[in-house]
Amino acid sequence: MNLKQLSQMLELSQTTVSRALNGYPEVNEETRRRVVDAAKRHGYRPNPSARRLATGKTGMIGYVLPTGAAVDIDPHFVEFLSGLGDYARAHELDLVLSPADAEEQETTYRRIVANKQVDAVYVSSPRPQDSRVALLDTLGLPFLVHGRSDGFDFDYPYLDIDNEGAFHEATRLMIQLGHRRIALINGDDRETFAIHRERGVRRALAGNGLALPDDQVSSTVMTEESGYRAARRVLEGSDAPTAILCSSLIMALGVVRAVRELGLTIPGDLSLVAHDDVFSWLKPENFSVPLSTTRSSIRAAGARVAERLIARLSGLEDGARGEVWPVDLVVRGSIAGAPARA
Amino acid sequence: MNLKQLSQMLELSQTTVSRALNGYPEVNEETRRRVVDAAKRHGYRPNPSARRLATGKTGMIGYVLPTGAAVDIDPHFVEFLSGLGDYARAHELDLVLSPADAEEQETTYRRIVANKQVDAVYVSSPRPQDSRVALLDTLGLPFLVHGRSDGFDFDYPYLDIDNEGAFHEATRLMIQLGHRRIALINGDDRETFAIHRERGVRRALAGNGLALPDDQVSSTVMTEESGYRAARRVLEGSDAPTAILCSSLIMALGVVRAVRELGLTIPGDLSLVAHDDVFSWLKPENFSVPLSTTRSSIRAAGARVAERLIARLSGLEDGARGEVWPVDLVVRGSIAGAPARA
DNA sequence: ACCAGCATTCAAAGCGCTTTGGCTTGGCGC
DNA sequence: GCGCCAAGCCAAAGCGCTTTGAATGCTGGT
Repeated sequence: MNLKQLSQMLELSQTTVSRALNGYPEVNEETRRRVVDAAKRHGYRPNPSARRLATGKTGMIGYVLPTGAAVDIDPHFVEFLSGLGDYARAHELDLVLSPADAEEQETTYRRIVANKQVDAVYVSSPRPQDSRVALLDTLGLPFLVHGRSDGFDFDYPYLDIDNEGAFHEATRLMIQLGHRRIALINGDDRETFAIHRERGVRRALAGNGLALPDDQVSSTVMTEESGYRAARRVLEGSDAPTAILCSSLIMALGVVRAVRELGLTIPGDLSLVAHDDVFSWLKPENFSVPLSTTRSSIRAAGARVAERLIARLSGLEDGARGEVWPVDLVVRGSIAGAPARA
Repeated sequence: MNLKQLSQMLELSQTTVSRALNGYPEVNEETRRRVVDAAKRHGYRPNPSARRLATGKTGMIGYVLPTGAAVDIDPHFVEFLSGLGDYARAHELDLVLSPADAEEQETTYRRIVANKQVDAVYVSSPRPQDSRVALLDTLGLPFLVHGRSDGFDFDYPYLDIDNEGAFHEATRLMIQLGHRRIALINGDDRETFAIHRERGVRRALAGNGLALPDDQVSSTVMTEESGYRAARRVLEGSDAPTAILCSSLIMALGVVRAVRELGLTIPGDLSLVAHDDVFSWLKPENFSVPLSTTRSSIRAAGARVAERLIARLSGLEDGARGEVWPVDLVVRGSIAGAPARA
């Protein structure tokens, strides 16, 4: 059933039927009712391809997926997606994943825009002065950043968590517990979140006359293995830390393994705090010693991103509002007062 | 630049230009060259929306994403996606994720078909007689199943790994090492892969006059926590197993935790084998005791699914070919001969 | 009685591509 | 010299929707 048939059936023009269905005001309410009613009865659904050609609107949001043999999609992505999908579902909003060479995403963004493939996109894992943000800004495609990209002289809409605040707070707690030598096992420091976390740590330390020596911070891809390596390195160093802050639960697994191998104990010899994005398949309370965490549901963020994106598309949100979520600090068994200096 | 402009520029009809570009035979080779050349020079790209309306082809493949507050997307999904995306990228093929209520996916599939939103879909985590497979078959939308759905009287195309063979082999090895009491910590046994794995274990045991008591198998969602719980349960039982087969690395983490808590050792008291889908962020060789695994890259499967889907769309593959990959059995330190009976 | 103005409705023109059905050629066989 | 056929091109008709510009019928003001 298409518009033509429906309009003939109602003995109305396609114009009127189309307008009635799309809520235009210049249609008699009585007529509108008839139309809406008939449409429902006959299960009429406007053909999206046709609508798309006519309007340029697709009813889809996009995401450029960085790929490549050496590129691993972050497992956080899937959790984010759960939230996004969960919200988008209610709006029959689909998500288009456009795979792109991780090193050359610009072409893909341009293609998406030129082809009008989506109404908006979201961007994740941004870096300072992220080229994607700049590009999207000039291309004029509506977008929302999950995270933040510092260093622009224009505003853009984003949703981020207070990474700096979270790590500042966690560090402050460590200091109050008497820790003086604190190490940071962070994510890739080309990304903003890692930079913010490090900044939070440094600020808290500086506020207490302490510093974060370069050899006490590691910034790498967030795998179990790199967590392990970083932990071994600092713990076997001459001035081993008594507390470690860690950017992910997965890395924390590696840290725990290193600690165990070295015959140390948590929290006796080492206090450990990690950031928890909230996975159902790995929970901090289930670590051999329950892990203290800075916690923020990345899934909730996904849902919120979908919500805001939809709001933008329907004109309910405009401007370039940045939204920053506070982060919980959840204390569990993995932290304790600093051990007496050996 | 659109077709009309391009054809005027070339002083040819739109028909001819269109045909030249799409490789139709009734065009003079000389003319075709001119056209192709001009198109490239002016960067002409056919408008996908228009083409889509005219042909019904979208150049996209779809995936119905089950969502819901209680639904967790499997972290395996992201790894699969890496492979899929990596392959699809070269073909400028996008992936459309249509979120659906996990309990009510049929509506979404129907919508996708009615709206001609994608050219094909893939289905994952199939169950026996999976309703999605039956539905797609009747709807006539090209599809490919990642995994298998047993119990149909018709054939359909799929790509699966030899789950039964893998677990059969692993079990056989355990038996040869003298193990007699073997437990299985499996995934949700409503899904085919879990059923096949259990079958593999039972077959190997039966082949040696052994059995798999019901209380030695657990079939749950694959989280660290459920791995832990299942392991505690069997290990604290009256007839504790000396070997455990586990369906995922993440569950294996929980198993290892349970073993440690109980003061047991691997492989001294317990041999452990787990299935490894190959993640970059958690590797079996990095377990405190390197984990023996049945290994199959889910990422490679993603790439292959993309490859086959593309082949089907371009008519290079037809029929309902099922493809089953063998699984590696990788022996590491976590297995040993069965301990002398206590 | 006449006209501006509003509320409704409509025919037709896109949107940019593919595809059907025909219309020229020029070369060939006879 | 004529008919036929294949090669090569084209005009125009979709695909199914939105939107422009215009027409119609009424109402109220003068």
